[in-house]
Amino acid sequence: MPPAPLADLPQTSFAILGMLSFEPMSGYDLKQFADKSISHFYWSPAKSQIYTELRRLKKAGLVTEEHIEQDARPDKRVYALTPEGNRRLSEWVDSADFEQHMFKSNVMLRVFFGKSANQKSLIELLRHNLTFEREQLAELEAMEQQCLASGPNYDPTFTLLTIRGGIEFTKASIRWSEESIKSLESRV
Amino acid sequence: MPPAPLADLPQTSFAILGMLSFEPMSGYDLKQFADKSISHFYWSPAKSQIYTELRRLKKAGLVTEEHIEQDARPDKRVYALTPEGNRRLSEWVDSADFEQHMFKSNVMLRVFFGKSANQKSLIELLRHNLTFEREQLAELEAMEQQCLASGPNYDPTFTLLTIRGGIEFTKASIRWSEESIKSLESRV
DNA sequence: GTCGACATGTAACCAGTTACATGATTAA
DNA sequence: TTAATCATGTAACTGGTTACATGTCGAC
Repeated sequence: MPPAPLADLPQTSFAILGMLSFEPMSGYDLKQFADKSISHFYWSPAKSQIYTELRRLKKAGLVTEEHIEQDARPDKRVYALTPEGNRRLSEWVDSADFEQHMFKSNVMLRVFFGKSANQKSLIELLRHNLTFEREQLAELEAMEQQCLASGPNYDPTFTLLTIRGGIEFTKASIRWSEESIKSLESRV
Repeated sequence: MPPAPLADLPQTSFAILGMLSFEPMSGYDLKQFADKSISHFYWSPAKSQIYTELRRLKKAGLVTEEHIEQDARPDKRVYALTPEGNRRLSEWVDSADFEQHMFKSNVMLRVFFGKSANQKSLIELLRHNLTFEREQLAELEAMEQQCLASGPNYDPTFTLLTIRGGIEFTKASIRWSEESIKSLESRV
């Protein structure tokens, strides 16, 4: 008898399994965690979706749910990976299929249609982008330092790699904005 | 009497209006065009969505539809911007609201969960990414040259800006992959 | 005679969002 | 007393995808 048919899960499920591999968490915790980590290079699901996803994972036997009563706070449900959940996670990370990243820039789209734009507001838009990205960069660099300063109890290797990825991309965006502003300003 | 309530359109509508601002096109043409242009920094809609979107735009009075009979080919419907469509497009490009780009990397997500991975396959994944991005870079650089070589009948400014954006981001991805591979290989 | 380009569309589906709903505790 | 944090969920909606459906022409 073959094992129950393993419906293949959407990426989001794996993102959640992955986060739970660090430590058991509630839906609420997962949302906080996602906002601070994977949102920087992936995306952060709406909380309603997290709860939905957790029910699905539980039903599929990939996580367990533990009801925890608290008195100073609302009760919570803490989810943890099952051995099968752990296996599925590794399998996914290890899998050979490669998926291209997706990059969707509203700013670039508007620049592409720059012919239909007022040049001044287009430059404004790019300046805005530049400011934003510089803040982003500062944030990421702070995260990097924090990561480097972390104790010996946890291995920062992978977190560091993703932070550095974020830094590279943010710098690229900064360079692009600067160049584009220059280019548009020098136009007649 | 106020003008008809202007339901605010999704981004995709503006992408289509923008493409039509270059020249009137059919749904089929739009798909080809999107694949070659905005897919590089935004995304390319499924054809079924383009046809749906065109109906919406027509209903909203932002494009006109012209039925063209062909004998060697199936008939087609060619869409063109109305003055109102053109106005809405400019308004959107010029608008002051800034939207952050979205970057969603499956590779980075998997690297982030690298603890759960076989180190070898993780490195494989990064190598794969590297190869892919190098091809991407070559393609973009070819596009850049082509753009620079274009005749005086059309202004390549904005297209060039987006291509150069693509080049910056792709280079960032290449640097990141190289660094990450090195970093993982040098681990014990 | 088969494949790819041309050309448009429908149907079924699902991923994901926002808004709504509830309610306790604690700090300003 | 007002707002933020903790905590979980439902309902309504839409954006977008894949698969299916149809049919001609020209090139190999």
